[in-house]
Amino acid sequence: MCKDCKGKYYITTAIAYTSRKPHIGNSYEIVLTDAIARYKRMQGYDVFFQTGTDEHGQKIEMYAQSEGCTPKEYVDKVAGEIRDICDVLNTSYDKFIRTTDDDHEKIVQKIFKKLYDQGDIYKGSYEGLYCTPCESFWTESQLVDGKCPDCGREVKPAKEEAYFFKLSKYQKQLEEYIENNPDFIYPESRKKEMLNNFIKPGLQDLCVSRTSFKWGVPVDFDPDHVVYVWIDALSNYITGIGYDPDGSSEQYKKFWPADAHIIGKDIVRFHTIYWPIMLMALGEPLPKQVYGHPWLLFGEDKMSKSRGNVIYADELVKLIGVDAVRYYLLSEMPFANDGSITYDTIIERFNSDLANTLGNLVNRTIAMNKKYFDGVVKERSAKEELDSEIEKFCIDTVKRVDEQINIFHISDALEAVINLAKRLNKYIDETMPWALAKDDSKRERLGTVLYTLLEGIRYIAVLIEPFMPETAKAIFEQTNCGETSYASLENFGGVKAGTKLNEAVPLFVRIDPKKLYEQIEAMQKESAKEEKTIEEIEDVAPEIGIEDFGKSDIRVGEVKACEKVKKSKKLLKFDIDDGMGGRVIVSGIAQYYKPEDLVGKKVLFVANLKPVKLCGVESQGMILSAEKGDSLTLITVDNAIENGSKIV
RNA sequence: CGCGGAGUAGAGCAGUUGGUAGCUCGUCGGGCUCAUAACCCGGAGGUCGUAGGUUCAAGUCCUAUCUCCGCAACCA
Repeated sequence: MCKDCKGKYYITTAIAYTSRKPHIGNSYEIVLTDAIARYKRMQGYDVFFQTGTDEHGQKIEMYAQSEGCTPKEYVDKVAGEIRDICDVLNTSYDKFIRTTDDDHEKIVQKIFKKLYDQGDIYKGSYEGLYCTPCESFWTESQLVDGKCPDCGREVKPAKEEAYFFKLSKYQKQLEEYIENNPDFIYPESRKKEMLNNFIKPGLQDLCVSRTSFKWGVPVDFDPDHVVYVWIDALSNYITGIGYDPDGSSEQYKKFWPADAHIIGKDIVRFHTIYWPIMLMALGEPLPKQVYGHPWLLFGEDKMSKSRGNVIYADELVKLIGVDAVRYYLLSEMPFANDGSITYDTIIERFNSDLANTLGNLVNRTIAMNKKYFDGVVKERSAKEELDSEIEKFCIDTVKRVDEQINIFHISDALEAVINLAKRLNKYIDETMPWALAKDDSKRERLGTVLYTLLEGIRYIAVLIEPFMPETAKAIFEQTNCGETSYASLENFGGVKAGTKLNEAVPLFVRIDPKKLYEQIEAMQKESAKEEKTIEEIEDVAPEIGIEDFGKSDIRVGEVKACEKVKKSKKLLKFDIDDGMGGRVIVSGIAQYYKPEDLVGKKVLFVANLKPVKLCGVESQGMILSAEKGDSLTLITVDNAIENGSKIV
C-alpha cells in the first residue's frame, strides 16, 4: 500500500455549545468522528481532525451572570469540561478550536466584511417579538401563551437593526450542487428533507447579526452589532485550518475542502444550506460530505437532565473503561435511526462481545501457547485446508471493514471484526489444540494452529485500533509479536515465529450486572446533588400593575368533551361549559394528558383572549396549566365552583 | 391530500436487481475443557403491519388501509 498516494483527509465534528456539560448522547459524535479519523490515519491518509466549542451568544451571557462570573470565565470552565470528556474518551483530534480564539474572531470579522463589501450581506431591520434568552424573533402566531415557544419566557416587541445574508441569491446554485453531488447530504432521507422543506419552497434571507447582546464577535465596521451564530460558528471549519480572505495558509490550501462534516441530525439544515451558501459567497469549494448522524436515546426517552436519566461519558468510563464505552457507542448506534442506550444492553454487549468473544479468545490462545510451547511462537509449517479458510476470512474482514467505514456504517465495521473473533473461536473447536497436544507426532500441527490463531488475533488488533486504541495496544503487548501496521494486513503471516509471548491478562473482565447497578445508583445520587444547585431558575416576569392583570378575564369552566386535534401532535380540543353557552378551546398539552381523563374536570381559562385558528380548529381562549421543567399540570379547581365564575 | 422514512421470531436488527426467511442477544438441549461459569454444535420460536393485485414465483413490484418515527407546520 502506498503511503504517499493516499492524500489528505479533513474531518470535523460540530463544535459543541458551551452552555452545559454534555451528556453521553452528545459524546457519541466525537467518538464516531475519532474512529473514522483514526481509521483513515491508519490507512495512510494525511488526516486533520478538528473539533471544538461554540462559545458565544446571549445564553452564555446569561448563564455566566447567574453564576456570577464573566462570560469568558464561564466558557473557559465549560470548554474545559468538554475538552476533558474528549480526552477521557481518548479522541485524537488535531485541533480543538474555540470560537473565542483570537485568530478565529479576527477571521470571522474579515469574512463578515468581505461578504458585506461584495453585497451578499446588507443592512436591514427585523421587526417582531423577541425572546432574549433564545435570541430569536417570533411572529405573533408562533407564540405559546404569548410567550416564547422555545423556552416559555416573555417576549417583547422589538425592532432591531440587523444585517442580512442573501441566501436567495445562491438558491439555484445550491440546489444544483445538491443534485449533482448525490453523496453530499448523507443519509439520503435528510437530503430529501432539506430539498423539499427548505430549498425548493424558497430561501429567506438570513439574519446574521444581533444588537441585543454583546457576547459575540463584534462587527468591526459597525460596533453595535455582533456576528450571530451562523457565520461565527460555521466558519470554524475554515478558520481552524487557516482560512483568510486576504490569503489563506498552506494548511488551508492543503486540507480544504473538508472531506466530511460529522454532525447531529438536528443541525443538518445549517450545514447543508447556510454553510454551503456562505462558502459559495466566499468563492471557496464546498465540503464533500455532510453526515447527519442519529441520536442516542436513553431507554425510551431522550436523555435529559429534567428526566433525571443523564449519564456522562466520563462516569461511564470510570465504570467500564474507555474502550468499552467507545465500543458501546459505536456498535449500538445504527446508521440512520436513533439508537437507544440502556444499562442492560451495555452489559450485554460488554459481556458477550468484548469479554466472551474477543477477550476470551485472546486469553485462551495465549494460555495455550504458554502451556504447550512455553510461550514461544512456532512456525506455520503444517498448514491444512482449514487454515486457508481462516486466512481468507481475515483478508475478507479487512475488505469488509473498509467498505462499511466508507459509508459511515461504523457498527457494521465493528461487527465484522467481532465476527472474525467468533470465527477464530470456532477454529479452536475445529482443531482442538488440547487434543493435538496429547500426541507428540502432532506438535508441528499444534504449532501451526496456534500461529494461525495469533495471526488472526493480530488482524483483529490492527483493525480494532481505530475503535478501541487501548485494547489494540494491550493485545499487541500481550502477544508481543509481529507487525502492527495496516499495510501488513495485506499478507497473512505478520506474526514472527520465535518471539515469546507475554503474560495473558484478561482484556475485559465480565460485568456482574448487580454490582454495576449498585455503582450506577451511587453515582447518580452523587450527580443528582449537583444537579439541583445548577438547576435553572425561571426568571420572574417584569412587574405589572393591577390594571394589567385586570385585563385578563379568567374564569372557571368544566370540560364537557375532549379529543385530539387531527394531524397535530400536541393539540387537544376541549369543549368547555363556560356558563355562557359553551366554547371550544385548543390547548397544546396532548403529550401530558389523555383526552378521556380530562372530561368532567373543572379548569381555569382565559375568557377574553383573541380567538385563533390552530390546525384548522378555532380556539376561543386558553386553559391554564402550571409548568416546571419538562412537566406540565393542568390547574383544576373545586367542583363546587360554578361554571363561569370569574377569578379576581 | 405538506415532505420523507419505517413496520420481519421474546428483544434489537439484515434481507442488494422478486426464486426454499437470516444475524446478534435471550431461551431450551447437546458437545468440549485450552479459556473470563467462557467456547463450539443443534432445537424451538415469524402466515415478513393489514387487505387486495401483478407473476410460474413477492418480505422484495403495484394499489388501498392501519400504526409508528423524522422534518416542516402547529403549541393561547
